Amino acid sequence: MLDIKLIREQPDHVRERLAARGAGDEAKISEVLNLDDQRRKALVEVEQLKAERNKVSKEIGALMGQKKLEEAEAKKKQTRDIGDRITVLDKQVAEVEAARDAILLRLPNLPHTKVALGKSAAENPTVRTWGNKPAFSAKPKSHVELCEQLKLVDFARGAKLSGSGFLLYTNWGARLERALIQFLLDLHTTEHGYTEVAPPYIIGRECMVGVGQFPKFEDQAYAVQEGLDKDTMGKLYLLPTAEAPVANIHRDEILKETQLPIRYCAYSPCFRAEAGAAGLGTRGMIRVHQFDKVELIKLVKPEDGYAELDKMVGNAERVLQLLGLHYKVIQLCTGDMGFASAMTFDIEVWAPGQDQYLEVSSCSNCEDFQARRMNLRFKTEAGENKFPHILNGSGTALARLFVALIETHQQPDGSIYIPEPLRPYLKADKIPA
RNA sequence: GGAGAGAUGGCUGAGUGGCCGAAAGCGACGGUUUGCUAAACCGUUAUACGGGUUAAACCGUAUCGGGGGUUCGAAUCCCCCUCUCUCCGCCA
Repeated sequence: MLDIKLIREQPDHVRERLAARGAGDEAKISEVLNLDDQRRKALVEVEQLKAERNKVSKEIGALMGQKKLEEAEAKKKQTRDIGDRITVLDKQVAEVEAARDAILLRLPNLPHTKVALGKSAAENPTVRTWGNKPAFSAKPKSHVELCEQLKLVDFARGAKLSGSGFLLYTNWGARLERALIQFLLDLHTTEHGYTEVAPPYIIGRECMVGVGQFPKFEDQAYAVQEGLDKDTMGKLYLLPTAEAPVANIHRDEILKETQLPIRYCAYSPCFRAEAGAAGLGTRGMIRVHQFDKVELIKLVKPEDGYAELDKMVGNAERVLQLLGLHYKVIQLCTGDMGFASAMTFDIEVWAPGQDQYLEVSSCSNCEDFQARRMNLRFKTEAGENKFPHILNGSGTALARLFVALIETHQQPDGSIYIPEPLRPYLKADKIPA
């Protein structure tokens, strides 16, 4: 959520930054200002009335104590009217405030001024690349072909169980998935300084609002109903990413400055309705309704936000380096960034069988946008309460990593080469043909 | 799912209609004393919103799990919800 004070004090700056996203949100600022102005005017009035009522009520108390009952009764009558007007004005304030906040909750974060201007993914600048596209003597196979030949994933039966977009990993496929999860968690906890947490997979609505998924993207989530009780709908959701629960761990808290930075990593499956992505577009594992992911979350002091973002990107890159996978890091331009983010770097790994790069990580600094929504603050040494920067990044998404790994390391004999760092986890140096 | 108990400031815990934004203790912070440490003593110690100010000072409003009600006035009375604990049932 944007700071209402910032909107009040620098409306043109806010409009300009929103306009950079190219979604037309800057048009809503006038209405926010108008509602905010109405709210404050009504608030001043109602607070004056309340002050008056409090004053008279105290006098009544004093009179009652002195047994001057008649005078007390007279004053009671006087304040009854004030009470009625307060009720009306209170309601008015609440309504205007709700209207204002409904807009504020749907306004995206302001892009950092250093983010490249652009309209779409086509304008995302590449920051760097690592490694090279591997050479193959024959045309490399797609992961779909490899999975079927090596029986790593049973696509047909996955769909039988849960519909299209759901995967049934089998045998070496299941073991590889599990090995990757373990490898990633160990890497981030033992080498990158993250504290592992294991969050619930079904999460409350507030978590979704806190990270900015809701209210704007409610159509993308799987909602959960408890048994046959339809009243429970709208309360719990399958998590779309571990970011949602983990970033909310300290919601409504005031942390001590010395607690920062907090760095969490978490494995979770991720559930995405992908509404509007008809047929998911791609065959195989690239766009599915459920996938595994190891997520990185940081809560840091504002002045450390961007240094920590760079480190986080580096932590995700390390995964691909250890697995010997070629990738590039791109910065998302203003028009391509996510709702809550002020700056985002994506890591795209090369998938030879697809002849394309796949997004396996997206690292963002949301600055204080999410902290504000979830009322998460820290107290500085000077005793001031401030909102921390909240960062999230994939470290990394699994299904696509799986794809890149088997497509990159497929061997002429039909087996899959397993990179050294992963072998202790899979307890094998290759997946046999 | 059934029965009961509870939720108060950083923590413990008092408070059953006005003198309560809230006793007391602990902790923390500042100071005095002190060879050092400890102890003792004094003081300070929530948050948000709004007004005000160059900025402060200052003023007001709200907040005792959340929401609603009664009342001139609610931490306190009534209703609903959430969560925690204990016992029973069921269960991986």
